[in-house]
Amino acid sequence: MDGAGPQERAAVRCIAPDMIKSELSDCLAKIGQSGHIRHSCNSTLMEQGRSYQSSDNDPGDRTNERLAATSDGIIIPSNGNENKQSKNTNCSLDKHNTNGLDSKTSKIKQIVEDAISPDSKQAVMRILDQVNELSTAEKLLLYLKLPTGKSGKVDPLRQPLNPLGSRFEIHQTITWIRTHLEEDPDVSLPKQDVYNEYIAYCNSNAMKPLSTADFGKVMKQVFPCVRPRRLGTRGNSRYCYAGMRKRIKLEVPLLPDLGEETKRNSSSHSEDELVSAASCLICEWAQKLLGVTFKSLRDLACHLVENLCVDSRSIAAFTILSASSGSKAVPSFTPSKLCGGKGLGFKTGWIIMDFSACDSSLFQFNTDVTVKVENMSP
Amino acid sequence: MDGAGPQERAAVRCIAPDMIKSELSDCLAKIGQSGHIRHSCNSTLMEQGRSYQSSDNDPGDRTNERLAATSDGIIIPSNGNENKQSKNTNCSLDKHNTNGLDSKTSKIKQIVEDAISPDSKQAVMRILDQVNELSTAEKLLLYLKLPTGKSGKVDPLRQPLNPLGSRFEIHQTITWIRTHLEEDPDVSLPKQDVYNEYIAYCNSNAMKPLSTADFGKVMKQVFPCVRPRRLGTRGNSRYCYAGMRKRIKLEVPLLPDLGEETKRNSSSHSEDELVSAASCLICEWAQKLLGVTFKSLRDLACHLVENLCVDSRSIAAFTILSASSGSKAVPSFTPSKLCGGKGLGFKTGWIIMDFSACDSSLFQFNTDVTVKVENMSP
DNA sequence: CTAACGTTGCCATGGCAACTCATC
DNA sequence: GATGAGTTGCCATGGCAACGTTAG
Repeated sequence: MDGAGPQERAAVRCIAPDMIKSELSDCLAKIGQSGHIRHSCNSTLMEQGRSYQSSDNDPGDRTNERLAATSDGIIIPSNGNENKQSKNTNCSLDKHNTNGLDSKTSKIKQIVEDAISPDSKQAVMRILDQVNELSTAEKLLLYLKLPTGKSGKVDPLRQPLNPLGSRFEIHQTITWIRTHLEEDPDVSLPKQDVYNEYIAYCNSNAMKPLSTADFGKVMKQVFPCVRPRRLGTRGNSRYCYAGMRKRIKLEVPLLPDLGEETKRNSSSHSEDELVSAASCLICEWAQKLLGVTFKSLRDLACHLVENLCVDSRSIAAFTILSASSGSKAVPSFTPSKLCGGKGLGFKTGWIIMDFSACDSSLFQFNTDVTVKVENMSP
Repeated sequence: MDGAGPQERAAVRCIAPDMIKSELSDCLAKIGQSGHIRHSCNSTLMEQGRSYQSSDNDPGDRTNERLAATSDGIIIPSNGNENKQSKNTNCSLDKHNTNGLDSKTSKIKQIVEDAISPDSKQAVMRILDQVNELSTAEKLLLYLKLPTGKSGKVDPLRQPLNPLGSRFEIHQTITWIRTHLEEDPDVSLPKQDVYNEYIAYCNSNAMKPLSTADFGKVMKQVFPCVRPRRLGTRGNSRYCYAGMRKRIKLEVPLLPDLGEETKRNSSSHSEDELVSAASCLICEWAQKLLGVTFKSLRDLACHLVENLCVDSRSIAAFTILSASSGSKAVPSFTPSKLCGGKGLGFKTGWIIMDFSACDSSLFQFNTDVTVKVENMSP
């Protein structure tokens, strides 16, 4: 456990339930009932792991109060109790759900019980007895230490069916995400900008775009480690994918020469033309923002470095500066090295990649200005 | 466990974490460190129970996929590992959180370990060893059966400090909620209407109202069992407090005679006058909606019962019908008995109490029409 | 049996306030 | 130490789609 990475640490927060989910799907797969109770399984147990996927660190303090509403003792209702519901209780849980959950949980329990040998069951009961004799603190320690996560026996290659279905758009979207984005712990992408990019791509390719909700789900599926964050000054927060950047290294043959003037000959949409258009737009935007005229994207990049709008000590900065009188090959810098950028009011070093000045999915070509520090101060 | 109510069933869904939360706060209180790590405790463990408080039944299917990102083996990282973080990992967990969680969990574990006797620790380790030898299915069964919830030793009267602070408005709001609302498993109140009521009350009492967010938190605190729901026809959903109704039984002396015509003499705002106004408004609204003229609220109630707009077999219906030629005492019916009402486009029997026709907090007096079936079909 | 529809889960965004960290 | 600002948690609401029930 010494080499535990972030994944392992994250697991600490989801003590038993993760184990349960893992074991459950594994177990059910073995039992061959997964089809039968697939939904039950998910709806009953999945949610226990959800909170730490999308929102973290709840500083609330109602812990005790809420617990006062839950039961003491063993959690599994005794047999035969599953489908009854006493309606005149204090606690107004929706009967729909109560009932559903009840029977679902019972189903699961039943399946598990049926699936394991009497010996196993006895082993479990022995442990349970011991657990019940533990003191409060002992139980706490035990629970904190209970193994969790996948148990090693779970085949890591076995993937569940795509929960979003297998519509063609989903597949396309996954592809788009995979080809246009990649993880980078030090950069954040505003969700809206990513989605706008995606929409633009869909439009130009006659694809039916997914809704923001479904796009978000696919994002989460493709990059499960990317967490949502809200960045920006007070009152100007933007929802971001934290730890995510635009994929910048495409095949060399596709990289255009960005140094020359943009030329507009409105014929068909060649790569070059699109790049030129994007370049033009970016320059326009930058001129408006910075009050300086730029002939090319490289000009802009130089300006950014020279004026400390970006970290001037980064590899990229070095590349730009050293290339400013040399070849026009696109520098292969890594935006992640730009973390901790100072100046322009950015104090904590987050670099937010911003697509807003670009109406297409071209940024991956413009490597030298893809990463810019967006001044979000009002 | 045979008498398990909804609470118990709900607990099934939060297997170990609830236990942990409970034990933790208890344990920490004993250890006297709760002040020191109060926040840590909450942020680390509270969230595990959150998902089932506010949203249920996740039908998602990413269980396995997400689990693939978690660790196998024991969940507690070995000592001395707590504050290191390898930044160049694949998984881009935010270092802030990773680090924070890590040290928080470690702190908790440390405190617990320090607090219990070596004997206890041995007992725990013995069980852990046994658990580790269990098979997948056995572990699943064990985890499903692990005791949870408060452990009986937890003093149910010991409440945590109010997480929302102790501002005066909070206190006022709690009082308002307690005096104006009560639980009722069969009725739902639209959140917006409740909040509007609250705002109206604040305005008329020169109180500074809480924001919707804080009001919602207080609601959750006062009625932890009331779940959020979305009711209404497709595309017309309204967020509701499920299992909640307006408190209708106030002291008898306050109950006015609702049978007579409403009289408007715009003097100061006496109870009677306000009631009359409300009564008037309701009749107006009902007339518009139903196309029938009503002389009084009781007329309306009769109409509702006779036209099967509400369950005509309920106690309230009986009360109304039997009283329609008798005394004018306010019937003390219980709206919860009105569940399952049919007609008026309402198919599944939810009764949504609606404040929208009333601009003040008067409904609690108009017991015989407080509950009306709102036709939400477009 | 099919279609329609209510319900719910997840994702999105926004506001407020608390927390934390940095700066003065 | 006080102040200011970024970040985050929780609540709110809205949209979409899947699920399950009900009505036809």
